[in-house]
Amino acid sequence: MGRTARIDRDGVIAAGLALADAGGLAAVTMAAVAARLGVTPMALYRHVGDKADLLDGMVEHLVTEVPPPTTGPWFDRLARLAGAVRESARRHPNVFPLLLQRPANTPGARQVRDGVCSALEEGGVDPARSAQVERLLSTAVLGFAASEAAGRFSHHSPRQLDQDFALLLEMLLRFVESGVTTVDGAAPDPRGPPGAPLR
Amino acid sequence: MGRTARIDRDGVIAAGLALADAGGLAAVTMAAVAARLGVTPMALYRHVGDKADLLDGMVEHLVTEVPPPTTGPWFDRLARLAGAVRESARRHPNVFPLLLQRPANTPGARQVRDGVCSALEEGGVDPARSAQVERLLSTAVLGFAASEAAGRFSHHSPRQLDQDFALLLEMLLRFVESGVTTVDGAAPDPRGPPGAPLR
DNA sequence: ACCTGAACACCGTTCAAGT
DNA sequence: ACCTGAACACCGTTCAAGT
Repeated sequence: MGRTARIDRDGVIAAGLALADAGGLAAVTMAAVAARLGVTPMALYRHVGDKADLLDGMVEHLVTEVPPPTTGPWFDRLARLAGAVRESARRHPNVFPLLLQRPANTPGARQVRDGVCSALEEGGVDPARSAQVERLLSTAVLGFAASEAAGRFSHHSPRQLDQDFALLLEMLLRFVESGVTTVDGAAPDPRGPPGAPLR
Repeated sequence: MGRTARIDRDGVIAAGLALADAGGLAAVTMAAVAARLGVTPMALYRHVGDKADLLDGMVEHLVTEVPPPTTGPWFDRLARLAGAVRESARRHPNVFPLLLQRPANTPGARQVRDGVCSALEEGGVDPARSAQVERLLSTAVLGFAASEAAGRFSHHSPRQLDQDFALLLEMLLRFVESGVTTVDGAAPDPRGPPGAPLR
């Protein structure tokens, strides 16, 4: 008879995210999510499959929250993207670490990856190797953001972590510009960045 | 009256590790750990505090399983340590990702960190900045190993991941040798590694 | 000192039932 | 089509009791 649904998948995921942000992953209970939506726990199963599916949806939400920049110089785009990733980790410190534990071939992840790859190729990276470089760079950035969010560096000052992040970006820039991954003999400007220094 | 204990903390942690390796973190149940030791669940609480403490112990076990090398050229030591970290991740793929989610100031973590720092200083890194460089390098290596262990790159071949890891090490080496973090004017051999190329 | 048995509040998930 | 109520097997943890 087409009763109008009172909740939908996005709402369930948003409720789970809000609970995780406020009280950690342990607070994400089918019962708690349902209560937040004013519904019984079993009502969730029509929209979410099971709890693992709910967590997957929450992680994917994080990924799609970080759209890759499309304007500006190639490394500027990468630096802004990395910064946005870091901010997402700060917004959702309890969920973010799950990002490193799931296959990196979801739709949202692919979109980010493509943005990184085209920036890298603009920076002179051999298109045949840009995917490999992308894995390296994104793993380093995700690893840092996850560590920071989860409190692995909680005994360091925010200012120190900002410096660490800047140094990380500098390492990545130098690596790309070193020409290790460019096509033979086509390494553009293998010494030093063309723009202003990072720090 | 000093009854001789039938189990101890190390045994509980080892049992938890074995269960996690075989069936994932979800298989690490107080009941399952106890059953594996031939004891009731409540017997564990004398040795382990609670379940979070058990997981902490399991993670710390992983760290102490990777002793930093003390012989050989500085970068060779770092490369072997990174390889050992990667192997630890492969041995305990379900527990390893937790390593990035816990404060990096446990005894075992400190020992590894000190080994990395002295290698870096031998490589010319300013002692005042070696701790910062260590955070960057270890985060990149842990992030890669955790990603690989958790299956984030499961759609890539083992051979591809070996190449990724080699490229990661090359990036780290180039960064240290670039002289960004050496004391002013004391950058030793800022161009190219002294030994054979990595790949 | 070390382990057990019984009990508690909670968890994810199922199934059949309601509208 | 969407939600509910009752039920099930399991979870971590407590407390008092046993030896």
